Amino acid sequence: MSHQAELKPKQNKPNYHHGDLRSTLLSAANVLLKEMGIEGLSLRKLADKVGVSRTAPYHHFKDKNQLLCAIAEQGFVHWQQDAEFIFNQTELLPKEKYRQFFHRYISYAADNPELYDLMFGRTIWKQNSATNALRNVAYPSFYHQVEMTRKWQEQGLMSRTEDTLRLSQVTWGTMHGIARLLIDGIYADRSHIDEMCDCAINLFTQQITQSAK
Amino acid sequence: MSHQAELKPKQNKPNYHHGDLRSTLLSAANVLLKEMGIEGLSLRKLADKVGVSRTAPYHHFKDKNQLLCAIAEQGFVHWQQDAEFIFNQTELLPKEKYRQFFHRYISYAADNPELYDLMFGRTIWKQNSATNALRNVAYPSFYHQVEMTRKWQEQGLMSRTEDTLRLSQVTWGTMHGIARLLIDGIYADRSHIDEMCDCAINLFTQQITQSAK
DNA sequence: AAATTAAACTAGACAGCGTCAAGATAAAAG
DNA sequence: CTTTTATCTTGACGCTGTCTAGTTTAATTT
Repeated sequence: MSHQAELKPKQNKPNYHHGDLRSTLLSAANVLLKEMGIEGLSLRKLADKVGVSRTAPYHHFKDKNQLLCAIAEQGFVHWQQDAEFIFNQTELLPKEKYRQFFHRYISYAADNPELYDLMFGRTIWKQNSATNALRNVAYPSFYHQVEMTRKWQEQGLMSRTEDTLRLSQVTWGTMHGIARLLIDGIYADRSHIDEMCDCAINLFTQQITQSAK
Repeated sequence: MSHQAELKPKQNKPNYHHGDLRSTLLSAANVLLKEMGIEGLSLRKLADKVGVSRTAPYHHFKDKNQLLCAIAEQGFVHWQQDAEFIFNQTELLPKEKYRQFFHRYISYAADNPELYDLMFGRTIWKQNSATNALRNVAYPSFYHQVEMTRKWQEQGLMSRTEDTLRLSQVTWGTMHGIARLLIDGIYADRSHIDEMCDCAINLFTQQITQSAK
């Protein structure tokens, strides 16, 4: 056995110990999720695609739920980056900023329907199965929406008479509802999404009497 | 064999031919759906609960999808009845009518989360697997919402400047979004649902200058 | 440097799922 | 009474998540 050591040198992909399996699984899972959806994404197909045994993923994710949470986690990070980019544009008027935010939210969902389903769907949240790591990125994302709503009220963009939390829940609910009707195949026609968004924005915003910075 | 015919008379539940299996399956499926959700509802458990073999249901529903469509169908009929009862109340002001409609919609979803998920979720609509019977009750329900929106605009309850179809999509989207956030476990606290609904209603309706009939 | 521990990976097995094929039973139609 | 048709059953297949036990390699300790 010992003299054959040179016959099994390091290949590009070392045979037994993968060395980078966790991240390899994660990126492959993202592809599989996009192609097959949450139900279609199976650990066995995933292992097969990566080239390891069926149970190998279990050494990096306790079960399917933990894998899904890890994927959702990445989704929140990416979305957070998108949102911050919009909010950090200094030259835009408040209303135009809100407009971009609203449209970007719907686009993110439409472009990544299965990922959005994972981030904001019942699979994770209904069973209360979110990992701490996921909660740590998701909850701040929820609160951020409330803070932004408060700011929009102060800027006179939105009604000051409505309770901030309720207003935030309703405006988010609207975006979420439109997104879901889209990705769940009920609003099959995508050619009027932009008009729908602008209609909602009109209803939620008011004329700014004296515009803030 | 022939002389033993009297030993196997009609029991309360005739042994081989059930006689009323389809409707028995449907009502048992409704219970199972409520208890276990769409994924948890399996044809095998259903057959077991009713007391027939695993494949017996396949003689009444081509596959699981057809069973789900039949359940959703009943859900639409019931919801339609609820909605019509509200609209037929003659003594109510338009705004109060709309208020009741909005609250009732959310209540229906909250009271029947799994059924709502079936009626308006991706399981059926995303895969375009709705039966004709289901479409025949679902589509009129969708269009009814548009017609009501047009009426509310004419009554001055809602903005006349917005396109009716877009306005209808946005207001329905909002109800749907709030409902989904609720039943999917993201809005865990149900004590403020009514306030959220009233907030949305405030945003969508305007003061009626001269109230219609 | 050798021995031990720990981490990573594999093979086998189990129960549950939807569903197809073939056969049994009973009611309805001729 | 015979034949057809609707209904129900048993058996099987491939898929799923996941548990247990064992193998291989790397890391750590001695």
